[in-house]
Amino acid sequence: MNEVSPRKTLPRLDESLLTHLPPFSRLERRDIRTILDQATSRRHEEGVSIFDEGAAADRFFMLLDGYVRVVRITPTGEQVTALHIPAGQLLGIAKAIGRETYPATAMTATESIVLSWPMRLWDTFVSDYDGFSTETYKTIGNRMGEMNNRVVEMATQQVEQRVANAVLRLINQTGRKNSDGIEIDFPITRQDLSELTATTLHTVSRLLSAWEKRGLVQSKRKRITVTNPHALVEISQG
Amino acid sequence: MNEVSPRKTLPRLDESLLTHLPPFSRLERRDIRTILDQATSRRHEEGVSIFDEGAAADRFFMLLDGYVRVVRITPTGEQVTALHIPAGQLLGIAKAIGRETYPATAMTATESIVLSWPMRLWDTFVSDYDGFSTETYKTIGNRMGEMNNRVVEMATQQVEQRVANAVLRLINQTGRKNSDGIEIDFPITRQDLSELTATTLHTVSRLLSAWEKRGLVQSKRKRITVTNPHALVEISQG
DNA sequence: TCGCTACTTTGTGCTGGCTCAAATTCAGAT
DNA sequence: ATCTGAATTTGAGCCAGCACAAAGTAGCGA
Repeated sequence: MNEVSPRKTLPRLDESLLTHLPPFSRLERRDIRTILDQATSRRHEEGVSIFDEGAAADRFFMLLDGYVRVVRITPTGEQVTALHIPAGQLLGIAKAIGRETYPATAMTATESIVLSWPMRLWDTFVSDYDGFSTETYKTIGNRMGEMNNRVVEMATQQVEQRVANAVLRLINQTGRKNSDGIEIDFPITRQDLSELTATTLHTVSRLLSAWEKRGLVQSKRKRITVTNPHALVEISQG
Repeated sequence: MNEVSPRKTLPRLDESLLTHLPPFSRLERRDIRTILDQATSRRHEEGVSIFDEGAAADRFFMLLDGYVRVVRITPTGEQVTALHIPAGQLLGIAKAIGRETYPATAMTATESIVLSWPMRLWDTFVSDYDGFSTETYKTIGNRMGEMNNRVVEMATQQVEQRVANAVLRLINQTGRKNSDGIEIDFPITRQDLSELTATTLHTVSRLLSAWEKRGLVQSKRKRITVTNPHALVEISQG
């Protein structure tokens, strides 16, 4: 699919990679050039970790292509997925929230292309580049809001509503139109969905089967297409 | 208890109110004076809201004394408590995360004294006062971490563990030593605890009764004292 | 002192979603 | 074509914690 090799700085990344992304959109071509020249580009295949919870936060990242799942792992080995991050967003921005270590693990949900910079450049980015800091904090605000919503959901909703909400959120954030409806744009298993909604893969499987019978979704292995979003919204609200 | 009247700017707030608080600790006396002169001081009695979810974020706050509960209310009227904030912390800092409205409601858990400033001063504080922004973002980082932990807890732990965790967190953040052990420093009902742990007041009541029989806690109405924190830690880990 | 209200305790029955178990299907590798 | 491991489906039984119900108790105001 792609011959870019891991751990290699690509020769002359093109400015257009960053110009349309919010944290950089207010910058001059010249600044973007400087930023790119300081960046390391790397391709990660599906299902590997970009950084690990608790590790020293020595780099920060921009996801150029692909999807990343932010997960936490409990002492007993269970995984809980906190967020999904689509291409175009920063991640691993521990410094922005005053941390020296990464608060969670970032795993690729698909093959992904990631730029990264040493964390010592963080303060430079914040002070030198107009709009960088503002946009970064908006991102953080959105992620806080999302986590907040999940707490409320888990505290008040039934499993079926939570799973419906999770699927809706995923098609909002990463949905891709196809002939039958809107598809979640990366491979996602029943297990993944259960880690996102605090339930078991068995229950998720039963729910998806039931929804498929009622014509709300279609699903193949690792793929989910929502054919009737409206009905799913109704389920998500009880 | 206190004759300070609501809605009134106190004459000459003393600098010592702020000097030891992290966001202001690196500042000169002169800066603190300026900051205080711009502040409005207000006393709120127990159980009232300081600001409401969704309202325009026109002021930000410093809790000088008391405790505040940050709650969200679902469409069906259930409350979910997201955080408890002890004296000495900023709150309502929507601007810091790029929001124009407050993301949740802040209710006083005790009588409280709060300073506030118009949000238009936010950018001034960030740019003019050394350490203000850093400390603010640490606070945000801590709150994110706490919310994250709650998501993981709710996803993986049994009710008894969650309630134990919540009680432990409360005594860590707001605990006060007394003759029998460590007491949660503000009035908290079974209902409040259930909103914090996504369960019912009935279940919380049963758990506390059981723990009291085993000598781990003592509780009167609205008051909880932990007499054996270690045993509670063991419960919280399953 | 009395009464009202808010808070707390305790009992009983029920059920949503979990655990345990096993069969089936699919995709990629050889 | 066949094999293998991962993903999915489906069944059956069970139980933690909820809903419902009712009684008890502490604090506060008049």
